[in-house]
Amino acid sequence: MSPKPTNKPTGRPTPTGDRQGVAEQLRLDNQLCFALYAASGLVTRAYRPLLEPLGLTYPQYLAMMALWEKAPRTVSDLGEALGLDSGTLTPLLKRMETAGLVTRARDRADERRVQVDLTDRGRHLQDQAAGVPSALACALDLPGEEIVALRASLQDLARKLRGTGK
Amino acid sequence: MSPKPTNKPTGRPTPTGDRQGVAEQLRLDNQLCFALYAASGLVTRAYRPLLEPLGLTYPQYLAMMALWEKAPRTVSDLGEALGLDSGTLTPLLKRMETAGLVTRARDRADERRVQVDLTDRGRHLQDQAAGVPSALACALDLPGEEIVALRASLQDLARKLRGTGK
DNA sequence: CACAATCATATTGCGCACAATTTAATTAGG
DNA sequence: CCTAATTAAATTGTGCGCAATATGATTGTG
Repeated sequence: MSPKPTNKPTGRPTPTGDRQGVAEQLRLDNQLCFALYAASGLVTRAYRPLLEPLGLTYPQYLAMMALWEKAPRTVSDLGEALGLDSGTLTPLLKRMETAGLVTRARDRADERRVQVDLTDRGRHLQDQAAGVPSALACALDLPGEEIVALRASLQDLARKLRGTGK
Repeated sequence: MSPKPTNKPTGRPTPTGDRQGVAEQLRLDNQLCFALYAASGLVTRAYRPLLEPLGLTYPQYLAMMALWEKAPRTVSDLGEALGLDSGTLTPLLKRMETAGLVTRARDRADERRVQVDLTDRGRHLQDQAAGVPSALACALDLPGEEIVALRASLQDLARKLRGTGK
């Protein structure tokens, strides 16, 4: 009765002629994508002060985690783990090499590849980063179960999108 | 019991001596932050082909949604809605002005402010964007309830982070 | 073997994103 | 009033992120 459109996705199946419905569907606060974009940016911002003492940016921190899990590994292997291409990784890794955290060397067996490995300093940084996840979990102020559930939902979403995208 | 550390933030209060636990805590797949980062990037990528016909990048699309909701509005008002500062918005809005979607004009009443308004073309674009949210919802391949729940969780997270950050 | 196709990385160019600074306008205090 | 503090945008410099392209190595085929 009231003209208030409540954008429930279970409502009418996309009433394309409905101007009000379209406006409601395009509201920022109704977008999953914007909630994702905003939350991701805020979390990155929350990490910044924690990573500054380590001399890492947030993407560099992710790359270090990938390397702490497995090193040496090639640029493309790293790229697959992080969802990034060489256009992003090459300069990022060069900066980390300059910072003395990693080495980059052509693979003797296949000169097309570049093996990225940790330096002692890079390995050592893991100890200094040990407190970062819990410090952030604290800043999030969410019960552990909710964090686990949210992470699982996001990984589920990512898995579905990776399927269609590639 | 079993030595399997499950990185619940409710576990031991950061067992700093536990090397295995630290390595496990720093695994990429155990990070909420990385799940968020990866999902956000994948969703942005999923939007790209939908927005290309409109001549919009993803952040520009978000800005347009903010303007379809309310225009004219100042740069900082827009920035607050999107979580962006003038350093990001000024060049973005200039590009959208060049594209003929918005106008930017100093506020007569307070010459410090710049009022951003939609052009006819910018308003018209809303009709062409009408199908975008449902097209993406389809690509996500998630039940509507899950989308709503995930969005709510993310907005909750964002609200908590905004509190500490500002 | 030659040579086309493929593959891994690097490079270039553009558009965010943000910290730090600058510029100009408004407001507040004396 | 007149100056100091505050505010709003713009500017500058750095680091992602990605599309498009280039470079060089490897693989596949005749």
